[in-house]
Amino acid sequence: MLVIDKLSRIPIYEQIEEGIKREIATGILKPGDQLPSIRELSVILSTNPNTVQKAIMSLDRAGIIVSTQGRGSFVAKDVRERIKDSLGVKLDEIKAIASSLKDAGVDSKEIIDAIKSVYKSK
Amino acid sequence: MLVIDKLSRIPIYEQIEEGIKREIATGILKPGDQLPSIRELSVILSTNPNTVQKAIMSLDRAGIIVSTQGRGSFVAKDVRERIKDSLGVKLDEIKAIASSLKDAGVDSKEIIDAIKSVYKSK
Amino acid sequence: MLVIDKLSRIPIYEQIEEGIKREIATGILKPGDQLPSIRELSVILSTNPNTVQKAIMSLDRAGIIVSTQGRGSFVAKDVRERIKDSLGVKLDEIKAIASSLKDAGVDSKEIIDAIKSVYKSK
Amino acid sequence: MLVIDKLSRIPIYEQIEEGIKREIATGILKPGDQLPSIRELSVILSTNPNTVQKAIMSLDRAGIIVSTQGRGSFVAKDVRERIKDSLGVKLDEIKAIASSLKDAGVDSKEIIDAIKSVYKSK
DNA sequence: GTGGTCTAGACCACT
DNA sequence: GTGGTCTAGACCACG
Repeated sequence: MLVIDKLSRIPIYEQIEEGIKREIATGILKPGDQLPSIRELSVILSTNPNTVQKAIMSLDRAGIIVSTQGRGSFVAKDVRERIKDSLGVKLDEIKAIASSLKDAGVDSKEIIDAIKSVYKSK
Repeated sequence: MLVIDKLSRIPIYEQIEEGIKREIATGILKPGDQLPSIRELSVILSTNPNTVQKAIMSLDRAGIIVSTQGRGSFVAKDVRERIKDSLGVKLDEIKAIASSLKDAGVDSKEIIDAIKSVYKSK
Repeated sequence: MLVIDKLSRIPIYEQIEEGIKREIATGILKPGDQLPSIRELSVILSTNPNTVQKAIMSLDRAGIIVSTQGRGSFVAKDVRERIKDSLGVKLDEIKAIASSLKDAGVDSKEIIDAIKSVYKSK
Repeated sequence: MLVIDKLSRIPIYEQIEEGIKREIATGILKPGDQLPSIRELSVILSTNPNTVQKAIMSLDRAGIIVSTQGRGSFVAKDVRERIKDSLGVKLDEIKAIASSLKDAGVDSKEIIDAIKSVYKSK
């Protein structure tokens, strides 16, 4: 399910992070599950191992996974909490964009409709 | 009103673009108004003239201002249309973030409340 | 009939030169006719006198008009020849553009049709 | 094949843009092909890397190539469409010149012959 | 190694 | 004085 868009302007390592978080959020990966090795992932995603490692390191630092030399990477036990933590940032991003749209004279209804459309779809 | 954060990860030239768009959106700058010269702006913002010019060039290509050698830069006449055009992109950004929040199990109400809070504040 | 487009990327002084050449070509100005003074022209076109003077100087150097201190500017007698001279340049420009269109795989018919459309209109 | 004339009044970065477009149009570069790096190009053309980057950036914005940090620049997939788009402008240029030649009393045949000569050569 | 951003300073064309 | 182009050289993010 983990798909990378190499043409996107979003860094590949961020796409990998997001992809793994998404798999955890949707329950495909559960706390305690082992992730594929960096080498395996790099083959699956056909990217540079360095890039995968950067994503793994970042998730480890965020406490979402636990990665240890020689043993591999596992989804953390208290991962739900951790993922919630990273949501505050995203809400702030939305607020910032909404703020500039507000200045530009866009009605709040338009934005809310856009969000509702996302939630309705499927 | 135009403030630049040199430490932000958003490129300075983009901040300048956003700032000018904002001044147009809020009516501080009106169609036909002349902008300060690139050199003046570079002094005001204490950045390099090249950086300012990059922003000016970009706004010119977007049709938001008209910049001509030896004459200066002016806010375009049909600027409202142009700025509206650039909003579609931002709505898409919000949708993308909302989509990942949805996957993470966040209720749409939380996002909508965040937006309402932005619009309420003053 | 002489109209200046201040928003065009073509230099104003070139637009003035072209405009005067056009008035001569279409017979509005005939050999020996006196042109309005630089000051008058600058008022009519609402441009800087320096800009008008640059155009006048250029036409004088090309032999299309004769401009003398204190007496004003007059359309040259052998002006037809001179204007013909300046056409070679334009044909070369068309050739250059046509050449790149050719490389891009555009059929010659398309270009020829475009030219015919110009000549048909009125 | 990519030659730059530093003495031309056409900006170097535009010459580079045109050169790359031409290589795509003539099939030397095909969709998906990787371009030489900015640094390589700057050496080949003996210009400053910034100048090359300006051209690359412009082609990227036009959707003709896709340029990404750390990955390099690639010819876009739907590049034929994009290049066709940029041809409309050139036809307009030809029309504008033809219009002034028409006013100057030049017969349409002369222009058409010039174009035919371009298409015949080679 | 790749592209992206920024600074500094120069020269040119145009008004 | 205005914007436009170019060079030189630096630093950063990404792979």
